[in-house]
Amino acid sequence: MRQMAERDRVWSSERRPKGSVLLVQGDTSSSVFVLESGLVKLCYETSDGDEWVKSFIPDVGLFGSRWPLSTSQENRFSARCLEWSQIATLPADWVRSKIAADSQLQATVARFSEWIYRRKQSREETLLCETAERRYLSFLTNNASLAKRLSQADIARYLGVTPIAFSRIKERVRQKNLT
Amino acid sequence: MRQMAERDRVWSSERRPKGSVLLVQGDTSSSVFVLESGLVKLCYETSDGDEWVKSFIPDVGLFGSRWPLSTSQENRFSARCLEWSQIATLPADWVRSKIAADSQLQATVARFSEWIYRRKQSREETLLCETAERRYLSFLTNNASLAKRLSQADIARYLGVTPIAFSRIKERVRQKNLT
DNA sequence: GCCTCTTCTAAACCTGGGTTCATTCTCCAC
DNA sequence: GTGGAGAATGAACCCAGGTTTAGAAGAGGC
Repeated sequence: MRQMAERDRVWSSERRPKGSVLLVQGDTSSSVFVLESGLVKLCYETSDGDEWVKSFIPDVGLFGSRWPLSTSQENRFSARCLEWSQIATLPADWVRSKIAADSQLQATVARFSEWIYRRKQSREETLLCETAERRYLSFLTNNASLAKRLSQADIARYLGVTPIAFSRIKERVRQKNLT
Repeated sequence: MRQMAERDRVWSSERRPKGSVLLVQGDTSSSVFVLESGLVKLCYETSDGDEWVKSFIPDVGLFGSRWPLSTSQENRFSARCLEWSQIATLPADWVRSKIAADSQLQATVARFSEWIYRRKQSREETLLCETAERRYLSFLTNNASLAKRLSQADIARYLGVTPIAFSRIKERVRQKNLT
């Protein structure tokens, strides 16, 4: 029961509408978010008003603007709901202290860190080595169901091109598949 | 003294010439490398023979093809010396067991993981959001001394363009600075 | 010194993607 | 149903970067 009391005191799980903003790039607020259902995008906003999608988090996931151990800085990216989403918000300090006190949790965090590191590395590789068309094709094969839930503009900004260029790429691929 | 004996048994620190290969993408060998002096590049090799530079490690650093905890897979990238380098090679299994047995070491690894994760994130951001010219300029300001030790081709492949395009970018920047 | 190998730059041409403006499509609200 | 707003596509134009080939400039080796 004391467990439940603490859960209620520090957590707050809310249902948030499509479009609601969870993190704003440049802010110094510090929370860890647990996505329980829905769809969230993490994105960078450039000084000239463009937006580029860092990653999508579908269905369930864990994200925050900074890493648990990291010294306080400003958020490097923004986060916003792309669908109605159920999201729990945890204070970063509280999470940090929980992790510090629990060696088993530390091991879990280490595994999670490694998983996410490998994903980042693979993203780096595709952005550095592959053309937009190839990135599109592998995104489709690896994330077929996710792609259906996303707007063309969001997919485009994830691939690193404008929505118009993305439309052309799709047309090109369509032509190739006909022959 | 027992410490020293083990060090001699499992480590091997060697002086390696420019051009020598430390890691080959696709291999399954598993080592952790400690760069004590010199300069190393980590790079991806694509199926059509192109090479793209993942990162440079100047002077001192730590790298391996996979992460200590990771399950055995093949190397995702290659590594090669760009200058004469002094490099210690440690068996990944041995490193892994050392870390598992030492909670203080675990904390150090966690900090290192976070540091490297933040670097990856910042690289992702530049590759996704910035033009090659902007990437060149910020690389210059942040790595002025390193840039002098690198060939144009290696810088170009790090920025994500061909050496020829890089030469044009430099020319463009030169023109702008004159006015 | 000279010769060779490598690196870097130059020029010409082509393609992919950005930009702008206009048009179609689709989904809702009413 | 109709009207309207946002999303997606189409067309025209420009520029950055890839490709190829050639030439200039360094860096060793002798």
